[in-house]
Amino acid sequence: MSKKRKSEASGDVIRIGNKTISLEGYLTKKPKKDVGPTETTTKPDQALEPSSKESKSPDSTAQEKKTTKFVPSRKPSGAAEYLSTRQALPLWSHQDEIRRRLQKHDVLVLVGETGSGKSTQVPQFLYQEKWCQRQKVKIEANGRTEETAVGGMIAITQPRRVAATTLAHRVSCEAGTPLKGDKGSKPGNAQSSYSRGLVGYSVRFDHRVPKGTKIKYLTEGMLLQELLRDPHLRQYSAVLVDEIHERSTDVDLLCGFLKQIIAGDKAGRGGIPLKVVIMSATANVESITRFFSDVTPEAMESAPTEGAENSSSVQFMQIEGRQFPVEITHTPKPVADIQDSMLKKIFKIHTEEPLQDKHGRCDILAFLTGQEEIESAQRLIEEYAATLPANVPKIKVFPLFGQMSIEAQHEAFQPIKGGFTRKVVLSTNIAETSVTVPGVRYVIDCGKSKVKQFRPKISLSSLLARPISKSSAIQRAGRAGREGPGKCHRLYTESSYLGLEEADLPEILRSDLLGAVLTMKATGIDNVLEFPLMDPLETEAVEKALLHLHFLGALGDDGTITELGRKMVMFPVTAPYARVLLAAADPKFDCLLEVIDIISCITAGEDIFLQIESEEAKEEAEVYRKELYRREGDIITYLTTMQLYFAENADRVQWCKARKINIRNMKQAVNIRKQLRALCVKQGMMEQPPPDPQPFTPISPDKATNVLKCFLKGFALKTAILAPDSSYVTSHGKHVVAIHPASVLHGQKKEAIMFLEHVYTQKSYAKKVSAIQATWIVEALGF
DNA sequence: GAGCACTGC
Repeated sequence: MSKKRKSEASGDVIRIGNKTISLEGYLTKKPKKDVGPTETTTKPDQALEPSSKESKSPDSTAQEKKTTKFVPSRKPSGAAEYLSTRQALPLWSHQDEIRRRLQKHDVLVLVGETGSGKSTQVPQFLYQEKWCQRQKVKIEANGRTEETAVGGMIAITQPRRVAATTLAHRVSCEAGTPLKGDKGSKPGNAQSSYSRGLVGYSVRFDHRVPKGTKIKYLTEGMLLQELLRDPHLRQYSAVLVDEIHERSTDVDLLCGFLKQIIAGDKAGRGGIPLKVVIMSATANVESITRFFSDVTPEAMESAPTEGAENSSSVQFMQIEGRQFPVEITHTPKPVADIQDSMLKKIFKIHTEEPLQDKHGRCDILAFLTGQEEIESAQRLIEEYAATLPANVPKIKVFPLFGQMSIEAQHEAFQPIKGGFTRKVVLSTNIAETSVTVPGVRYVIDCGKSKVKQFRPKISLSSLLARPISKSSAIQRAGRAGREGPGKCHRLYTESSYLGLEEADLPEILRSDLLGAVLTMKATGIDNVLEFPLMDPLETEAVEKALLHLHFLGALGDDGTITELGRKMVMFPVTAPYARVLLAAADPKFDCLLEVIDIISCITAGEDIFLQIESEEAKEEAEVYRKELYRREGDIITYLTTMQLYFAENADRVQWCKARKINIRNMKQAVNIRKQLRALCVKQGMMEQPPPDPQPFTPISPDKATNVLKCFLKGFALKTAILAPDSSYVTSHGKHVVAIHPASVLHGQKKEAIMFLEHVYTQKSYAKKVSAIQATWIVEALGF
């Protein structure tokens, strides 16, 4: 049986098992917050009008291009042909003001509604500014004076890779130096350094930074990685944080680091300030403005009242978007059956509203909570559509959710074939931010979405449908007004709407802080709770992350990062997986190649095995899948899948299709595998691996045991023992878990299990499950 | 017997 590893907090000390960690110095002080006045030129609190020109979206001229591949013009003098389009953007007339404000001030908060052009235009307005020139400076470092260059580039961050790359392609054309060639075909290649250009981008597996790049689009995570190497961001004169309203964990961390640079003494930048432009599509930016206004006490003292003239005061501007009015209706009474109400609304629109008008198609976009609701609604709509008389337009239903294949998703974006048919897209939240469905003029909003929330107390995530925020409701409605005047039907009352939270809970307050805390520790932040964040962290969540990192060996008893922890941050995987990689390199286990295959596969996205709808398709795929499934569990099944995939020489796409394997995720896994292999070679953890394809040889039972024991080094707390009543009881916390139906071990009884994920949906589920022996848990816990 | 959405030296 496992040792008792109950954690308890007593005063400034926390104990796990036989270990004691002092919390002194990093859990005792309260985070600073809300200091001093905020000087803004306009009050940001006048919310968007509830009815018409609201909404957001990844904006600007590149908007429509984000879902389809943008093909840049090959004409070198292409800039002129874009000029009239650029001049028509609402932002164009504000360019002098934007420049003027940033000449005097370091921080600008810019609210630009959908279609204002902020993502594409702001960097182009700024890159020729005097303060944006690269400068030679003298910097004191380690007692010596060094000469370095500071500034010269503008970074502009995006939450998603597609947005960063498509925007870069678009802006490179507008700037007259188009990025050429296929993107992403050769990750990390050096072709870019031979070409010249003003615009580049950097996302994982795909970097294009031509010589002379002044404007660089990157994902938030990418800039965060650059920050770890260069804490002063010396390459950059400015950082433009786009889509901040989405409040990803990465953007919250990024803003903390940016604030430290702004508020610091700038010695690391040779005294040259870093300009920061925060761009949001929603107007409730008060807390963000306050966050950046609240600089160091010294700066506050030096400019107590006339803040508007001080470079540290935060400027605010709001730009109108290009959005058609959207008429919003609510239900008079709360609806008992959302699905029934939604179907009736769809049929009512379909029979009463035009199929087409002078602005174009009039399709319907309905927001539902998940795949199950979408598929059942699809069935019912199709049944109804079959009964429509010939003089009424037909209905074609398109589901849209993240786990669908790219091609299937793409169908929802295509104009419909056959003129007498209306498109009805049934979507999850994916259509709220990540993709744009063209042709939509009617939106139906169920008022809910599924949200993942981490409960630190029991290390359990829940994934349940919750009411959306006002901000989300406004975004959804705005989807109806992209191409012409639209209508949004909310399946809830106006008073329910008014009772909604203003904004969603930021991700950083909903998730496991393991990665965030390790990042902070790696940059030398001792007191995690003192790190500046727009929303302060929950002490309990921080404690849990610290304990977990300590358990993994990433933090020492004094709370500082260990040698092992420094190695762990270098891997682009979460801390437990990094721990597993390091264990696998240990000669005692010697299974690094196998573990890399598995981790690549798991971290490539949701499951690589697609859900299969029909019974016959399922039977067909199962014939092929049978050779992949292993009795050891999901981990060894993933390994076998990767090995057989790489042994496949003929047609890998066909190979995936036959097994209903998500090709997109598989390609991502291939990239991650390559990246992890290169990192491990670089770190001296292994020799250069043999080239692909290698013939398939099934893993030996001994090696499989070693692989599982390595995973236990990262996941010993995620184990459960079979109880006499045939339920599984977690060894840490004594909760009952059920093996998820997607696991190859579903319905089986094993002495003990290890699971990589623990999620509460219908009930408490263990996912990515492997069969282990109870004695291995003790073995893994004995350091 | 079940699957919100993203991202990374």
